[in-house]
Amino acid sequence: MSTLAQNKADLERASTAQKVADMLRERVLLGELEPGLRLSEEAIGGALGVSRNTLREAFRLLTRDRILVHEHSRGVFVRRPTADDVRDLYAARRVIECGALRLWNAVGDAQREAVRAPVRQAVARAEKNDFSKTGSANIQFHRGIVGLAGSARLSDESDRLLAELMLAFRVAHEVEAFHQTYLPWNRKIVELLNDGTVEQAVQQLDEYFDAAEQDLASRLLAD
Amino acid sequence: MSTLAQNKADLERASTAQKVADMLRERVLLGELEPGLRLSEEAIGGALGVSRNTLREAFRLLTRDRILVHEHSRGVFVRRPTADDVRDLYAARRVIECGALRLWNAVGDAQREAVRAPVRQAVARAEKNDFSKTGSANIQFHRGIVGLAGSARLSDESDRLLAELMLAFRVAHEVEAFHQTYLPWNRKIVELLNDGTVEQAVQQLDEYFDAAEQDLASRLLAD
DNA sequence: ATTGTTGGATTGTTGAACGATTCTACGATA
DNA sequence: TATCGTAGAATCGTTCAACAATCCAACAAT
Repeated sequence: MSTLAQNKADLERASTAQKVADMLRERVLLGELEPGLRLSEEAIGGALGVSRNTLREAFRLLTRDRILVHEHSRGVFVRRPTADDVRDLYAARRVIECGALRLWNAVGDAQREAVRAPVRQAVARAEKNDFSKTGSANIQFHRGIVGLAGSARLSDESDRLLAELMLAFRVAHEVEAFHQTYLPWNRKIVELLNDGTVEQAVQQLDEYFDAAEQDLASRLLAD
Repeated sequence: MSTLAQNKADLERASTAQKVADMLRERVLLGELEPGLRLSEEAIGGALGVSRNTLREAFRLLTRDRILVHEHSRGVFVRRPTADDVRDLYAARRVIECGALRLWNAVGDAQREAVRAPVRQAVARAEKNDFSKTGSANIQFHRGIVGLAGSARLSDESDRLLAELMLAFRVAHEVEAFHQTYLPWNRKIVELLNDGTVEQAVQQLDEYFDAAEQDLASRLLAD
């Protein structure tokens, strides 16, 4: 934990714009700033004590992360994913995660453990009727899968997709209940992986995506 | 082509920062701005006639696209990919493109044609000893493959990976000669696809990546 | 109900300013 | 000679104020 590479990150302190962007991202993903909400430069900048220029830099960062959308001369808004967005999102996730999962037998055990552990924890908690962190456990599971590919770039993009999906859940008013539904699926996938039947696990993951996409898309259309 | 949705894109003309970013991106990818070069805010801003604030917004955009790297209080530089970057890049491409290619039988013929056409054109030109556009044909081939997934987000990320790879070629002094080498491979892949042996095509693509990565990484290490 | 019109509010962009950080060159010291 | 430290220049980070361009909401006219 105390390598020089670690310390380097501390030294390279974030710029103000970066810090503002991080804070806003958190606010949005926590649901304090609803999808569709317009973020006034003056209001936010005043509240945070940063200049308009710096704030605009932060907005650009979040726009590129698809957290915000930028409309020319109208301002920036918290992204409000549509059913079409959800389709696109899941098409991307399907390719990335199914592709990464197929590498199961080619990677080291540490990487495999990053897939198993979140499910194990979620199961343990669920048996005690503690569903507090099932959401983040589900996300960790999928992050673990993408991590099998061993590409930081792919993991970063996956994080962006996941964040955007968070917003879609928010729009569908399905933040808490959602993740719990799919724990059995994750469990089954890990079982199949441990059995060495990777292709079956991939197929299971694919079905998971089908179900999740259907569920979410239908809720968005009803909106 | 003349739908209202199309016109909308024209109306929403890019901001100055966006236009500056587009111009700089082109300059970098054309090789007019070498990897490693530092881009002075004052020099570039003065030459382009935009203010520092606007220019900095453009820099942020390109930084997020991994065209530039930003070092705190030191400025922005044209990205100079390392051998490690190349490994990461190909790990990502392998997952994305192999995953997308496996969807061959699930997509419409227009999408399949976007994969075949670039290879057909490149072959036709090569027979006339015209190697002028083999580079972009190769890129179009891979863009076509990613397009099979039907996700704009995935295609965008793929474009970023490809652009970054362009920079790596540039560092390796291998811009022109590179693409030609792999035309036979692309041809073979299309043949296998047309034969209906998708899995074999995927395997062939995987080997293509192996060879390309090896080639490029070794040239970068020698640098 | 639809279509101008008109202020008022907000964004887009600029230019200047100044503290903070980095770089460069030049000596000082061993 | 090589290393170290330091002053000064150059550049970045951030803020502020200003103004033009654009959008919006309310109202008037048809």
